Amino acid sequence: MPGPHTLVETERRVDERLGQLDIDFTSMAVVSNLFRAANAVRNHLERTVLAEHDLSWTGFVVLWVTWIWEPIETRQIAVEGGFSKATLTGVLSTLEGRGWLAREKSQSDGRLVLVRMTPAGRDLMETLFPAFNEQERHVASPVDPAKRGELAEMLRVVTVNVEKQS
Amino acid sequence: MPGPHTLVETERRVDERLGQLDIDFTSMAVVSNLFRAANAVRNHLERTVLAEHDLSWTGFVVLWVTWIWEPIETRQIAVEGGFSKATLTGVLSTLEGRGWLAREKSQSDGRLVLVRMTPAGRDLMETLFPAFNEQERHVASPVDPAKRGELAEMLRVVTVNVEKQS
DNA sequence: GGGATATTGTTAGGATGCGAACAACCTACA
DNA sequence: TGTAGGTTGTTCGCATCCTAACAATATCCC
Repeated sequence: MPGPHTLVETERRVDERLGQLDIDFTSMAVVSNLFRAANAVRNHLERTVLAEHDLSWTGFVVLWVTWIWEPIETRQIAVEGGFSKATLTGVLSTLEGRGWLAREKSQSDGRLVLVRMTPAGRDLMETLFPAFNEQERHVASPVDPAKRGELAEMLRVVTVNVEKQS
Repeated sequence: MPGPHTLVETERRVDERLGQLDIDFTSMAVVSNLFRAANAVRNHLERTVLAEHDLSWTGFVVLWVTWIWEPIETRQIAVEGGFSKATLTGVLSTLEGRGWLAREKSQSDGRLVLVRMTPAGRDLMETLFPAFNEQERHVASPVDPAKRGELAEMLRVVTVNVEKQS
């Protein structure tokens, strides 16, 4: 872990405690830095663009997915956004209450609920998403432009691999 | 966002909605994949190694930091682990209740609390951490071994850059 | 047709994490 | 010395997100 201590010092201390066992410090750094980055980026985005509109990270994702793919079934929003359907129910109600999107029962399957943006929701996204993307640009900015695609791809294969067996 | 749809199709739809504005899709993919990866990895680690010991991710981090740096001040644990001191108070009480570590008032500064591992805590970490690291290895495994250090470094600079101005 | 099984969105309950307020303690400075 | 202001850990209230249970609906298969 980075933090106030150096990686070298951390490795030395792990070795002191585990002696013979061989530890993969590079993988350890990947996992640890992955979490630090995700938390830091989430906090940053929530405090910059999202807080102005009183939106949580999840709320924004729901808006974004709906904006791009409307009309969309709620179960698809959950998959696309990566959260549970129970979480989605609450967030959807909040966003619907604010007049940014609307639920609608499916004609062909009575169990399904379709979601559409309202005009107010589209207005919001037309200013919010460019501002959000500007912050995404800022987040990725310290990485060599030629390596950013590679970074995204490495994160993708990590996700796919980990989700494979569960 | 990857999900069921292709990146190309997503880009086309964003363009449909924003026309002239130029969006940085690579940065968008970096941020989006960062969150998907962090969530997937966290779930994986919690379900494999951590669930057996009824440990949350945060609980494990606290144990790990303490194990490596004991005796350590609680404020340092919070910084090192990347969570708030309020969160730490509760987690520390849980771990102390299970007999894995112990609080101790600082002699030199009455406000500070020092934390040490108990022998039972050390026993736990001597088996838990190698198992955890094996899963970290699995997480990083789909990335070219020669590129893993680069991945960790990119995540680190992203974190540092984003935390800089807050 | 019609009952067993599966799927969907919602609800209820619990776990987790944060910011704000607070009491105890330390430090600086007049 | 003593008082104002900063720091630390804890408590409290709140938001978020998950799993499990449930009712409504659809599908399968005899």
